Amino acid sequence: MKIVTLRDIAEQLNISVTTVSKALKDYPDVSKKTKMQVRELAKTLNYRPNAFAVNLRTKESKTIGLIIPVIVHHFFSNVIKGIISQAEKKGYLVIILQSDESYTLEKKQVELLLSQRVDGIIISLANETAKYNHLNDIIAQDKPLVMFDKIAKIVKCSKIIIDDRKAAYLATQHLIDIGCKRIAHFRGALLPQNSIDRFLGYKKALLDNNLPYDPALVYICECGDMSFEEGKKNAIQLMEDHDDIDGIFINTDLVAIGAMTALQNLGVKIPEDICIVGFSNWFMSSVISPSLTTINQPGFEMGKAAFKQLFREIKARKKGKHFEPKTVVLETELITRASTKITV
Amino acid sequence: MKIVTLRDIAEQLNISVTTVSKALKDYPDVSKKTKMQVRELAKTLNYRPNAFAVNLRTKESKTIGLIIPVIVHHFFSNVIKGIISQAEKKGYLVIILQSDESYTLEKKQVELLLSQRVDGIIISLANETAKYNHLNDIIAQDKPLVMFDKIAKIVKCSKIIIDDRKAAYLATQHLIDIGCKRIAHFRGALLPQNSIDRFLGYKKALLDNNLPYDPALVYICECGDMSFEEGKKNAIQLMEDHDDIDGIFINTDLVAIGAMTALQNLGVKIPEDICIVGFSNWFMSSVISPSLTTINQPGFEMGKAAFKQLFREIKARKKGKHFEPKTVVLETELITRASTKITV
DNA sequence: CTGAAAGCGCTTACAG
DNA sequence: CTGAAAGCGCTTACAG
Repeated sequence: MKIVTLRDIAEQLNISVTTVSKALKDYPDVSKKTKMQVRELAKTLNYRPNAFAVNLRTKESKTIGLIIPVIVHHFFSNVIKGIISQAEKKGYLVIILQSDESYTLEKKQVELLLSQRVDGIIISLANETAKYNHLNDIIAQDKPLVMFDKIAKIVKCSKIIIDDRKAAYLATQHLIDIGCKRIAHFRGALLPQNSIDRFLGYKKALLDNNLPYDPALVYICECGDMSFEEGKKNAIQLMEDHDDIDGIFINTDLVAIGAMTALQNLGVKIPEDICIVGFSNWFMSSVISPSLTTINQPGFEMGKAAFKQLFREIKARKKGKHFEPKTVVLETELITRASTKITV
Repeated sequence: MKIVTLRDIAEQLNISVTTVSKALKDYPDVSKKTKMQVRELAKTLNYRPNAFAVNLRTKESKTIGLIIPVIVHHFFSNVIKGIISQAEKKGYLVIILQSDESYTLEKKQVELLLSQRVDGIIISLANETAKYNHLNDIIAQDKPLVMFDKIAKIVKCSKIIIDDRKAAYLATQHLIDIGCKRIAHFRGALLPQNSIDRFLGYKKALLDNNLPYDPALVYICECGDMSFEEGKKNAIQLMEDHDDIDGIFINTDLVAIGAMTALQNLGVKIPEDICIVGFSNWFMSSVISPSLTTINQPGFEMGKAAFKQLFREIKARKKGKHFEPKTVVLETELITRASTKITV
C-alpha cells in the first residue's frame, strides 16, 4: 500500500498542494466545496500527515522525553502513568528511558533526547549524578526541563517534589510518639537530595524530642535493583551491631519489606520488639504481614503535575515568553498500619 | 543559544554543505584534512543533526511504539524494561502508550503511532479488543508489528508468548497432586487469548485426573486496575456459594493476593483449608504471608524477545526482504511456595 | 478563493 | 576530492 501524500490528493483533484493543505487544516480562505472534496478523498485514501515533514516545518514534534532511574518500581511506574495520561490529553507522546541510576547513561540519554529534538524533558536523577552539565545543556538550548522527586537544587528549572524532610520528620515523630527510644535509620544513597532530606528530617525529629542522634544507627542503601536484598542485609547487620533498637525509619518501602523479612526470620517481633516505618506507600506494603506504616508519596499526581508544568513552559516558549522556574510541593501523609501498632 | 546546522559549519569553513555532511558521516571521498576540520568545528559548536530532517530524508525515525494495557503492573513494567534495554542497544527509542484495557483507546493509539511514522510497533492487547482492523492497518502499511502476551491468533504477525494452557495445566495439576479435590478457578476477562488458554489448561487438568469440571466454580476477573479488589470480592462470593472448595487456581497474582486477604479475614486457613496458586510471579508474591505458589512469567525476557523480533523485521524490510511471521514461546515454571505447602 | 514559491535541514546521485 | 542540485512532505507568507 503506497503511502499517501498531499500531492497525491492534489493531483487526483487537480488542485494545488497548498489548497489541499489548507483545506485539511480548515483555513478560512478555502471554499466549502473544496474542503469537502479534499476531506472526503483524504479519508478514502486513508491520508495521514507525514510527521517527519510536519516536525521539520513546525520545529516541534509533540513528543517529550522522560528519564527515570528504574521502571519496575511502584512509585516510578505510577509517575510514568501520570505523565503519559496527561500528555495524551494534550496530544503529546512520551519517549521513556531508564538511567539505571547511572550518571553516564543519564548523560547519554539527555544527548539522545536533544538530538531527537523532543519538545521538552522530564527527569528524575540517577543516584550517581553529581554533575549537572548535561542538564544545563538542556536549559542552554532553551528547551523546557522539569525535574521530579530526585532533583538537583542548583539546577535552574521547575521541580515537582514532596517535602521529604517534613515527611521524614513526621515518620520519625510517629515512632517516638508510640514510645520508641532508640531509632535507627536506613537511608538512601549519599547524593540524592531526597535521601539527604529524609535523613535530616529523621535527625531533627530525634533532637527536637531530646533523643540522642547516633550516627552509628544510620545505614545506607543504594535503593537500586537490589533494594529488597539491601534491606535484609542491613537489618541483619543492625541486629548484630545494636540489639537495643526499638524502631527503624526506612528510606523506601521495598527496603523496609526486606528488613522486615530478615527480622522476622531472626525471630524479631514487629511491632512488639521493633516498630518500622517505610516511605512511599507501595501497594505491597498494605498486603504484607504485618502491614507497613509508611509515608504516602503521590506518584501519579507527581507525574501529572510534572507534565502540566512542562506543558506550560512549552506553550510559553512558543509565544516567546520568559518562564520563571517554579517548584511545586505536593502533599504527603503518614499512613499508620500494623508495623507500628503497639497495643499498650 | 542558536541551534547549529550543517550550513553554519559549511559557511564558517567556506566549504559546501555536501562536504560537511559527508565528512561527518565519514564518507571515503572526503580528504582527511577536511574531515578533521569539520569534526572539530562540529564539536566546538556542539552540532547535533536535526532528527526531523534526517527522518524525513531517510524515512525512518529509529523510534518504535509500544502499547500496553497497564503500566503499574509487575509483569508489564518488566516487559517495558526489557524492551527499552534492548532497544537502547540498537539505538532505538521507545514511545509508550497505555490502552487502559480499552479498545477505543488502543485503536486511537495505533493511529497516533502510524501518524508518527514509528519504525515498528509492539503491542499487548486490551481486554476489550475483539476487532483487529487497527492491527491489520499496521500490517497493510508493511510496518513491522509484534504482539506479546495478550495476542490475537488470527492476526498475521510475529508473537512472543508463553504456553498459557500448559502452564495453567501444571498449576492445576500441582493442586491435584497435593490432594485438592474441588478446585475453583478465577479466570481473566472473556476475550483475551491468554485467559481462555489458562482456563482451558485448568479444565483439561481436572478432566485428565478424573475430577469433575464444574462451571459454577469458575469466576471472572477483569484484571484491570481493580484486580486486588476483584480477588477479594470473588473470594467472598466463592465462600458463600461453595464452602467445600479446597483449592483455587487464580489467573493473576494480584487477584490471588486479594483473594488470600479476603479468605484470611474470613478465618480461612491457607494452605490448610484452601490451597492457592497464582500466575505471573509478581515480586510481592514472595513476601506476603503465606507466600504464594505461582507460575513464573518471564516479563523482562519477553520484552527483550519482542524487541529483537521487531528489529529483525525492521532490518528485513529495509533490505526489501519478505519476513515470515514467527511465534516465539518462552518457558515458564511452577514456583511452589507456602500457599500450597501442606505438611501431611 | 486559489496557487506558485520558498524553505525547514538534511542526504545522496551525479558531474566535474 | 569537492560541490551544485534535487528532493523528502509539509506549511505559510504572498500575489493575484
